[in-house]
Amino acid sequence: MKIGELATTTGLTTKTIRFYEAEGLLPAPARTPSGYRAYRVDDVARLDFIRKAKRIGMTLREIGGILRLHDSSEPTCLHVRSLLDEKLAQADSALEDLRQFRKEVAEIRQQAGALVDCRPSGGSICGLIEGSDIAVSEQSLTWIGSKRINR
Amino acid sequence: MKIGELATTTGLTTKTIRFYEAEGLLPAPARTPSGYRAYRVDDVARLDFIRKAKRIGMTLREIGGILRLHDSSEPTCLHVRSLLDEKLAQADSALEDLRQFRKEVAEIRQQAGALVDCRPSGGSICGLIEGSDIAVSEQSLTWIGSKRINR
DNA sequence: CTTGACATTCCAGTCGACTGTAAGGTTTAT
DNA sequence: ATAAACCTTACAGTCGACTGGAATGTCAAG
Repeated sequence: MKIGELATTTGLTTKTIRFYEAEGLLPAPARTPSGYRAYRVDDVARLDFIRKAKRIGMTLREIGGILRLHDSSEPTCLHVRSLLDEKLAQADSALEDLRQFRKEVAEIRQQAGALVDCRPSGGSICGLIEGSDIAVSEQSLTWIGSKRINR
Repeated sequence: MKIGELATTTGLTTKTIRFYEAEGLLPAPARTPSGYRAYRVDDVARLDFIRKAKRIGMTLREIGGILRLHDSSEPTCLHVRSLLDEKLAQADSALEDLRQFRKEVAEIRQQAGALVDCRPSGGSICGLIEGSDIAVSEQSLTWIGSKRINR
């Protein structure tokens, strides 16, 4: 099986497959005499695994960790379970952050009311924003478009 | 006021301030004879505004939009309000995604039960993951550590 | 024999908001 | 006089998961 066929059967692109190989997620396959990658059937399963794992929030680094365990014939289950627990904890804390964020933005939005010009309300640029005092975790801003808050 | 002083009063770094200038968020200040940036008092307010706006989830691009309106003496309130509404909508959809994600991961975690080796349960690498069939939006994965799902 | 669909490598670019580093010039204090 | 603390520019690097493109090679069909 050449890379294009593997790509269509797994729903990935050839680019992505080569990238996974370079990242050590997929073992370097045998080559045809002309240098084309020649994949075996297991490779489909491996890529499907990677896809599924990504869908439940695993990073490529984490997936690599699981695969390395698997490749050395060690049971992965314990490790996978602790990763799942981590994901759950992350989801919980992000939900908390996000709820808080939503609440605080809603408050500011409410204050906005029907104001046409917010400069009168005290700020030099926008009183609404300048008067706000919310401290939201970096988490909840990451996905909402902004990347970092830092200082 | 030189850049270092502005940095300490606003809680930013000199790097960040120069970066904001380069991005067009902060007007290029006057210079001392030796070439140092010489800031005025308004610049503190402007940077405070930027900080506050970032805290409510505005991107630098959006903040730039507000500032450009302000700089041409147009009222920003309508614009700010629609941005706030956008943030609320984004927060709502992300909350929805995240709840769904949490639910589905929790389900898989439950199936994991006390399994020591998940290969027996059918998969070639990890039956738990390979047996999973969850399709979660890209949103909820972005912050949880992973960056993209795509295909 | 040529066209077109595949394959190869390698390197750069994407997004967002910075941060790090190098290599210098200036100001203030001792 | 010299050191410390500040300032300058310019450019590269960060994170994560790819994607785009150039330049070139290979294979099957008509």
